[in-house]
Amino acid sequence: MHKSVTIHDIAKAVNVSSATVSRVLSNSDYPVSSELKMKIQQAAKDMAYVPNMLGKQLKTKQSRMIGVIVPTITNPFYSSVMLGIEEVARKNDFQVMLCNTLQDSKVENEYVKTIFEKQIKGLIISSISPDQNTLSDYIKLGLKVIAIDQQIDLDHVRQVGFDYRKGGYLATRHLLKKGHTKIAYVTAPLDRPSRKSVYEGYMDALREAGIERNPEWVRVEGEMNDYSGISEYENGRRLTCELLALADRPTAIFACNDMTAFGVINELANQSVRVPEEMSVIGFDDIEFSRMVTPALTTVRQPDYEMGKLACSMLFDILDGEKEQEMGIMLQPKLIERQSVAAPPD
Amino acid sequence: MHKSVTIHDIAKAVNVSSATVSRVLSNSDYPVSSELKMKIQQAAKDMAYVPNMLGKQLKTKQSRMIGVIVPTITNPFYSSVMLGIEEVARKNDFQVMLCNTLQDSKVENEYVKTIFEKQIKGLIISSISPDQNTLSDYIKLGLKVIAIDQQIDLDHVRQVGFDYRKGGYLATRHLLKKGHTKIAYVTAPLDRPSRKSVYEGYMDALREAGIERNPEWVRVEGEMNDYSGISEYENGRRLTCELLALADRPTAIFACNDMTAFGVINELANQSVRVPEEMSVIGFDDIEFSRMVTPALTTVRQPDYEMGKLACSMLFDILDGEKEQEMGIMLQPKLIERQSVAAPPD
DNA sequence: CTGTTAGCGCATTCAT
DNA sequence: ATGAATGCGCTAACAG
Repeated sequence: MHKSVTIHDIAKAVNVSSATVSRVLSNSDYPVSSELKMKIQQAAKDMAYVPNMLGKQLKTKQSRMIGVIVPTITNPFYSSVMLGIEEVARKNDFQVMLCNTLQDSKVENEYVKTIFEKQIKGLIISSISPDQNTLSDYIKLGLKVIAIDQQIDLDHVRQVGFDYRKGGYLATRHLLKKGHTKIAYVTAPLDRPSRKSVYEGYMDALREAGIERNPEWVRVEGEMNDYSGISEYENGRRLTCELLALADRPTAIFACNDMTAFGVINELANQSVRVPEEMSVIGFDDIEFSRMVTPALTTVRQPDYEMGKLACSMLFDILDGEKEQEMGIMLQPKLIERQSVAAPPD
Repeated sequence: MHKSVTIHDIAKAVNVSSATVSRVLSNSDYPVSSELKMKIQQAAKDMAYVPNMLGKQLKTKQSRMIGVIVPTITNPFYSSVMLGIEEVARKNDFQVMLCNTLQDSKVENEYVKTIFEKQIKGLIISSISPDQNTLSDYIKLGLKVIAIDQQIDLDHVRQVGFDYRKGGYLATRHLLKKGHTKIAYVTAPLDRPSRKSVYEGYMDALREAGIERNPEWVRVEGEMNDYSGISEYENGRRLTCELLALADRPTAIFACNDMTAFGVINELANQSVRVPEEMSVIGFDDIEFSRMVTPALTTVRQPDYEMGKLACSMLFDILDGEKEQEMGIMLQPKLIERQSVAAPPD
């Protein structure tokens, strides 16, 4: 075990009090003669002094750290959000503790607890837990939380959300404008508010166009035990298979997210259905890969990176005791037109 | 500000000493009468006691946290590694601080410093810094580090690496076996050891087959200011463009990583060159998306998730003072055959 | 300007 | 089995 050098060691070496050393080494604006200041800084360097932040933080009650809880960092949407969060955190000299819940609400609650015990006062979370009691308890004790992506109905929780419903509407609208009337919707289970909203947006657009929904064209996966990219993809394939088996096929497929859309496209290729000539496909999210696939995916952009930056900025605002301004921000969807959508075949 | 309740508050409430409270609430194996134990636990619950880990950690000198430094979490390779790391960390009741360097060695060094000051004693790092002095300094002071992906030539640094050279060999070998002799190599700048190794593997296979390298078929990007997925992709497109402009075209293209391969495939599609009928493409990494693109990408698997788990396990071994066993582990490449490679056209 | 003192919350040694 | 006392490393009154 290395015994680390403390401000007292330095104080002894330079023959001053540890208070003076602290003032110098913590860049306090407290006045210290420049002579002593130099001597102390030199000694610190010579003795390879490393400040112990635990001591400082215990004293000042600031952990200079925020927590981020997401389902899986492996999901490109969350990794972009994370990048945004970390960037503004770093600019504020804060670090980030990353927690993956893997869709397990027990893990989620464990992490909330650990975070608060570590004296972390700020949390950004995309929660999948149906029960928010744990979170609520810690909020009462002073935890500040920003909910991203998935809404949390709790007092004092600010939201950085996304207008999923409008996004669903926009995507469907786009297909409609291209001349499609037979539009399928392919989705993972509607077990999260966000997913329901996208579906509602789809319905909104259909209704507005006076088109009756064909229940056969709405394919909802029954259950998914994990939401890894690969199972979203498989899901898209399977449901597309069902769609293609129908007597009356749609001419366009709207997938609930990009990863599912990749599965759709792959199954279409398997069955030699050309995209977009014979079948149009539109996704949702605009993850980085959407423009890398062939044909490049037309999709609805969800500003992931910006969402992370915004969420983190909001968090610092409330940590700094900024007056409670807007309780939530709703980011707007944007249609990204690429190559996977065309007019329907005659 | 919330004033938090401490073991002293509880001690007062139950009329015992804070030492006893500490023994109970920290699950010490120190004997305490079950009567007192119950009373104390009840009081802790009633008073909504939250242990302050800073106090505990300052005392015990254990931060129960590890640091992870990667270029960008947005790169699917690193996010998978991260998931693996976090999983074994969590099983050991450790948390993870995530740091993105964005290819900036200043940021990297800053983070190493911050990590050690926070009394974090374990670090897993994929370093892009040419200068390892900072790291070396902290290692002398007791920091334990595992290098992943990118090698670090420093004493006491254990490596969890990947046999890039063999991977490059395997990929080229596969193309050769399919009958290709005109094999191009498309790569980002060879500024990292890992990239150089893949290239060497390519050369190994060519040499073994008695094929002379055609310099025109080795396309190296001059410089990239960022290594985001999108610029890797663009890079692949641009270099493919150059390749297709050649009088003597290759029949197969080996890309230095999957994201670059996506760019290759896209440019081929743009120019109506069919994959794999007219041109075979092979990637490197086997990120999750490789099987989602159309045609699914044949590639060399780099076991990212396992690498994360392994690195973290090794880290805990040395943190636990396990005797210094193997200094490094070299994970083996594996060829993943999918749809983007076929025999060359006649 | 500099030093003395106290205490952040906790675990732990040493008494009892 | 319990309590008193000490100190982890640091900052921040307060005093001089």
